[in-house]
Amino acid sequence: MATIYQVSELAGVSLATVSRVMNNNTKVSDKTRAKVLQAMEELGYRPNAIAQSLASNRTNSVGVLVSELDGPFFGQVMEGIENELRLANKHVIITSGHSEEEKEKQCIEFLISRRCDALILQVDSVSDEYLLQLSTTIPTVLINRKVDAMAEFCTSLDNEQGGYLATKALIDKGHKSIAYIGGPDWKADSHERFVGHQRALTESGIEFNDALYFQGNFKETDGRDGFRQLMSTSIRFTGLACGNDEMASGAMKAARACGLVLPNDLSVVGFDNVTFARYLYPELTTIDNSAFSMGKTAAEIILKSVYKVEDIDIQNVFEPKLIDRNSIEFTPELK
Amino acid sequence: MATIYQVSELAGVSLATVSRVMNNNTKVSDKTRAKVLQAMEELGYRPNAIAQSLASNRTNSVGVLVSELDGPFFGQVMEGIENELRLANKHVIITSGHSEEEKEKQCIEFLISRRCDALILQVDSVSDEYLLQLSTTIPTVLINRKVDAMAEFCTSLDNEQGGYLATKALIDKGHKSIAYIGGPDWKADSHERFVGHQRALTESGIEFNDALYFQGNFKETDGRDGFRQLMSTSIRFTGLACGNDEMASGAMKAARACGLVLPNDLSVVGFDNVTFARYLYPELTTIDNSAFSMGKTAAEIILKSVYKVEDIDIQNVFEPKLIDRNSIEFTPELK
DNA sequence: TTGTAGGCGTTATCAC
DNA sequence: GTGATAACGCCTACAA
Repeated sequence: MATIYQVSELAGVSLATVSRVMNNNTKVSDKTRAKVLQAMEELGYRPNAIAQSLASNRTNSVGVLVSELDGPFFGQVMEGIENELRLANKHVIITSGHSEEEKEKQCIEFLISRRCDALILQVDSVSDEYLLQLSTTIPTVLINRKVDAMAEFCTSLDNEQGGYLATKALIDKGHKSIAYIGGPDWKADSHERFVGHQRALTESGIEFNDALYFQGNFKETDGRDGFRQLMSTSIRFTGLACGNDEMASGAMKAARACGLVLPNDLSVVGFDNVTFARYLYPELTTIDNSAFSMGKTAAEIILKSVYKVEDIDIQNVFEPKLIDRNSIEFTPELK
Repeated sequence: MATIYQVSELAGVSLATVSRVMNNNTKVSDKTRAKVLQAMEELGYRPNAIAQSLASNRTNSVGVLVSELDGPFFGQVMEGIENELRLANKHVIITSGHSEEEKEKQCIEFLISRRCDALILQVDSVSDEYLLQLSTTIPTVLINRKVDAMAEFCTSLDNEQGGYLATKALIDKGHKSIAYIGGPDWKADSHERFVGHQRALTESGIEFNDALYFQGNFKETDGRDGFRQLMSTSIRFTGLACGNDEMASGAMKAARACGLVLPNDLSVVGFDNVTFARYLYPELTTIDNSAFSMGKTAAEIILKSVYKVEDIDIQNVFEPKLIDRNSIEFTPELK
């Protein structure tokens, strides 16, 4: 593979000059530039990014760590990141930590030794303090997580508002007895969604009933288990809000298994607007989590703060919105 | 960030020795090794992968190009690749080409200039010749595609057999009038699936009827359109095989919209066993495409051929298998 | 077993 | 404008 040296020889100029035309840095006469370009063309020259990195102390790469590569959420985030970064000629190194603290830390070490210019992390296992400490070593932006001391480097959703909107959608269709299957309460996002749910209830004068609440772990099976548990009490409900779409899907299956017809007998609302939400039957009404936007924004934050690209407006917190599909029906008479 | 030089100073040895303990290369006395390790620890030394690459002419990175980052197929492939490679301490640089020839070529250029040690490509737009040519420049392995001249560097599924199995599953439940919604016939995989479909028919003495065939483009909307078109003819069918799961989903929705009850009035079988297949209603019976395995295998091929890892058995062609769920019912009497 | 020194392909700082 | 030349941080013969 041709090097800058061979190009300089063929063009009859010095190394430095070749380097200059590559980087459009200092002014180079048009004539010289043409000669160099010509030589590059002839040799099929491709700059060696590695050597550039070593010399310039810039790798033009950003490391990404996500929990799962094949989760429905991740793909959208990734797409948002990659699109944005590629336009700026940066590249993405990707790892996944599977929500295990040790693995996550290992991945981060790995990315650092690769001399990434910055990190984009979507992690739950690692502590706020660790992240804060890390961010003093290398520019770090967080996906779907908010650490106050580094707020400008976080992207997140207003989960409380999302939880509110979801339940509100049910209430607006006349539902008064509404169950909730949530994620783990120690996770900030699921906790907030749950709080939003309660706010919607309160606002409409509906009393929160603990028997209508089930805490799951965001898996489809938790939706199923939650639904069964909810049904096992004597309290009837016509609406069901879920902490995410997976659990909604599980609950819907379980409901049908109980002989319910959806959405007539039970209205369901999810959260995240994951890709498969519109493949469900009935198509799931849910809350858009703007995964793509978060990925895009994370990339923009880095473009702006690390690569000094101007004219970028950053929006750190996203407003959830209701994606209205077919899983909510007007409430039937309570039987 | 500490360099090898500082480590050598603190440890009171030479650069070379430090380098040696890092690479476990030549023998180093235990005493020296301990001193060096100690010094590294103290300084929080992290090897600079960039400098290592430049010096050793090895980046330990493999470039991956896929069509879409957020497709349901991709995540699994990616997970297979990353898992395998990370264990070997290689890393993954990722790009997406969106099925546009120009973009795909750009991505490849990009990965090459990044001096990846090898490439893993999942592409349709680019020609066999181009890939063949490319593989003379850099080790290249193909996902879900077979180019004869580089067969050992391809991973693929026996699509014909898959198409056969899908339709066979329908036939086994008594269906005799079976429609087919396929992908574009110029794509090798969808063509083969279609051929398999026809083989199953022929084998059972069922004549292929062109009016029961619709050619789509693998999108959900094509499934919908295909179903409508199929219904618009006067020929009735009780079974429907689709070229992929997306189209199956579209067709199922369209069928319900026509008032059919699934799977009683219509049995459907998909292809790919995409993540959301089990979220569909009824849960989709389909053909497993072993996306994860293909990714894993692609990584193994590279580990073996580029990084000289021993003891790896490679299986280039995967056998499809039926994932039996709930979307196929025994045939009703033809009305 | 350990040290010396040249090289990997660029960038960047000087001079001219 | 252009050309030497010293970094950048590490690897690897070759010597010792």
